[in-house]
Amino acid sequence: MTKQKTILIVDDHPLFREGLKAIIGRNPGYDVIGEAGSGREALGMVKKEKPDLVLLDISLPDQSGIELIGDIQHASHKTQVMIISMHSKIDYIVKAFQAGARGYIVKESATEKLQQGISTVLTGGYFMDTSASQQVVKKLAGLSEKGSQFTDTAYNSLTPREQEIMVLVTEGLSTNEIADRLFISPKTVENHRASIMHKLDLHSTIELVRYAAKLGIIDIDLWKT
Amino acid sequence: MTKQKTILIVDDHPLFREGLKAIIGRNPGYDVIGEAGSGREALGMVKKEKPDLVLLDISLPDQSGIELIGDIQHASHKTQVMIISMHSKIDYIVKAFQAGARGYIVKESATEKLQQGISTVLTGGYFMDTSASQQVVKKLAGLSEKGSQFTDTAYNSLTPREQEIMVLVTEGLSTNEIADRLFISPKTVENHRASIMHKLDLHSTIELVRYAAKLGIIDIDLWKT
DNA sequence: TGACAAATGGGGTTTCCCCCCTATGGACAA
DNA sequence: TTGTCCATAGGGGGGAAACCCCATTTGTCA
Repeated sequence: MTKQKTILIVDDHPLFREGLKAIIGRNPGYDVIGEAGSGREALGMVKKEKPDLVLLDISLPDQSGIELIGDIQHASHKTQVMIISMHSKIDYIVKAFQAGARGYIVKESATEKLQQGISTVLTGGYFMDTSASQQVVKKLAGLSEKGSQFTDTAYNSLTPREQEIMVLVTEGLSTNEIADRLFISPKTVENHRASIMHKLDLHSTIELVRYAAKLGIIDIDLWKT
Repeated sequence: MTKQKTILIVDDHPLFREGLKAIIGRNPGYDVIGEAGSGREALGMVKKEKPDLVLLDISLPDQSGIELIGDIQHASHKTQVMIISMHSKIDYIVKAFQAGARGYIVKESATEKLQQGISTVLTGGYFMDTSASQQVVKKLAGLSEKGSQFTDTAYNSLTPREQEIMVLVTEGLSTNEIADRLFISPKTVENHRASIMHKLDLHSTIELVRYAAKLGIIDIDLWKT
């Protein structure tokens, strides 16, 4: 027989904890081994019980649930954390996942979503409920909305060849390297470069790189490796 | 009576288009007003028909569906785009949303998911199916793993003054501008600069900017405004 | 055909970046 | 007191980048 998965509930509202416990209790595979109403209390229980999963509210009386995530994982490496929050604000969501949470669910969610989320996280996956994913997608989409306004102005006045060379420049290639790669004279590259600078009203390589990053022409996240 | 929503299907596999059409046809609120098998064909139909929604495959024979998104929205502002892809790779997903897509769904998804996605996008929302959101969350979770390793690097071997100057350099200031701002000789700035380069084993301004971005010394998101 | 844009190539000049080197005064520690 | 680190400042050289000018070819479009 497979061992039951142990779950710890952390929320400062006793009634809400009861509700969660009732829902989770319907599934025989899960065992709620404890409850906590504060961060300190929660951390103590994690150290003692080392549960498989912690259902964690963001707003606790003594500290933020976000900060608690790191402490929990430090105290018990195998423990996964799913945030249960009233807020579906993008900042909370992103911070929660960055802090190490594996799931994010808002309190208004349907009970099936909760079951689904718990199951997903306990089997090693990531989970986000509908409301949260809406926010995240909006965020992803919005990242370039600001940039695309610019894209429609100066950058589009560049010729295809100029755009091509601009990408190579911002990737860190020197004039000679670009010339070699494109089988053209370094002088030609220089001329394109000058034309780019003039059209975009830029005056140094750094400004060019920043401009490119701003427009998303180069993917900065690729640098973070 | 509410007007039917018009939908254009773009995919290079006729059989798959038929399947989509059949599924969509079950909903009387939707009207598939055309199909296209290539990017150019699709763009022409968008210009003529100005559909409410385009279901767009990423891999087309003549160009990438990602690129096509911008062209479509340029040709018809009211048209929304939902990507239907074989790939659930994070890069595609992020790029699709950044390019202006409002939905992302993988071809393996259940038909209800497709219906749900179409409805969500047509009513002004964003949609991501389960497989896609898994990838996105993983991405979000991973972002800070790399960001948090800023402490014990070569950067800390820089003196306070060098760090100060490095920030100004990566902000796009020239040697002379930095000298003016700090009331020191340009030559001194140049020396600090050289010392920075040497300690970090970098050899050009572009590398310096990338290094700074990687460590989070400069906040790239601020550029995107 | 004639006008124009784009891509190609070049000459020349100036500024800035990158890399050596030395040197002085101050702070701080062994 | 004697190092050592740091910030300051400079000399000089090599090279790339930035900013001028120019011409030629190849398209496209009116």
